Amino acid sequence: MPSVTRPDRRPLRADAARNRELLLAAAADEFAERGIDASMADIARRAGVAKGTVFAHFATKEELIAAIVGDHFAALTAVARNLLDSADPGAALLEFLTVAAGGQRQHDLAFLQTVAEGDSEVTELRNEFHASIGALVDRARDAGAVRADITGTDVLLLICAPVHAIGFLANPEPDLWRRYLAIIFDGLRPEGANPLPRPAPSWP
Amino acid sequence: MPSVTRPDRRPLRADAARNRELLLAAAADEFAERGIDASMADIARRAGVAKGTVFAHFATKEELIAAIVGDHFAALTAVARNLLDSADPGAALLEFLTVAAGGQRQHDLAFLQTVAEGDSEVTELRNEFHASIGALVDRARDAGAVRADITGTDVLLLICAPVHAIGFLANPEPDLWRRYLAIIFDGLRPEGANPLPRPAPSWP
DNA sequence: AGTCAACTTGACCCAGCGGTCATCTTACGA
DNA sequence: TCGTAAGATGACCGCTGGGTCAAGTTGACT
Repeated sequence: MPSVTRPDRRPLRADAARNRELLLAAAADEFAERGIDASMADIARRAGVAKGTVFAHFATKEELIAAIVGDHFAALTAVARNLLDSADPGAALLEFLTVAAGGQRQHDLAFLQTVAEGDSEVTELRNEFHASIGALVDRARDAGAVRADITGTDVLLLICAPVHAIGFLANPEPDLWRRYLAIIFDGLRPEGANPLPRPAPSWP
Repeated sequence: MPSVTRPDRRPLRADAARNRELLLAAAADEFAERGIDASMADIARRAGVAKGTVFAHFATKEELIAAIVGDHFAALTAVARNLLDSADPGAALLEFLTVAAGGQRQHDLAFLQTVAEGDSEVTELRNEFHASIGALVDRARDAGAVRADITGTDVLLLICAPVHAIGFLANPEPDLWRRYLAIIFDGLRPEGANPLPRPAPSWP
């Protein structure tokens, strides 16, 4: 559970800082279990604080989601940057996707990202995330580990696919997503790749 | 827009039958645009009927969703069965996936399926759908068009992935999903396939 | 210890949702 | 053309969920 910083803000009082962490953790759990339907009241209960405290920290539900998504992006950006030093660029990309998918839970977190779209800080973190994936993909492509017509944006869009796929099953084995990650990753391999029917999208 | 039948029920009066069609079409549009948040009132307005009429046809929101999902499964089952005669089993599977993905809209319809899980008629249709995909995949595998370790269930779980992937983009080109379908389909090709880390799931 | 701003609390508000039903309208067989 | 059962209507209900706020509590600094 990464400690969350609030850039350029006066430091919080000790109890407030603790509650903020509890809230973010409880919210992440609740969203993972119940999807977007998780209520602010349930999150408060899970964190062991009153409902009003949630809104003292996050003015709206959107703001709370933005904080979670921002943390998520920041953490994955750090992972991607660390893997840039790896000796095997193909394995590094696969490792990154494994960490990214493994960090999601029962519900995939894609929907949270779309809710947080308006937040400028999240946009900033998302752009850094995008760039760090791009670097990872470029290295893998240069090494011939993935097909030439794949971009970082493609990989970004496919991150949630493995977890999303197993969402249809009522009680999936917890790491069944690895199977679908492997299939999708095999879709990126260069051997005998078929040309793609549409050009890569630009972002945003 | 496939005409919807209601098996073993007394035929509807002309106006009621028409309204039922209007409602199903309006609901499909509304769910496609707004996801699960589409409200019964909005669906009624879009169909040009009063709110009470919606509940006269579908006792609950779940029942309405089940009707939509059931239609969807039935239509795709018919497509899959037609393609079983195709001369090229690999192309037939790709064609099926293209039709299945193309039939979805802005929001992927995966979430509707999970809501409709309790309905026994939908379960029946889903099982037929599953079986028809299985037959398509078996033929493709026998022909060497897809890797040996892929099952019909795998393909079923991956149907929504291409549309889901482009959901991150604010204004995706309408058929960008074809790019991600091509990548995922390439993940199924036999040439140089890497062994999959987890066994195929059973269903359900 | 005393002070006070920072923080927490939970009762409260209200909009919007799914769902109901008494009443009105209409398709259709005779 | 008419009688009537099937269907349409929209005001209404209870509830849930996001969000507010005046009053109470507490961490931190002197």
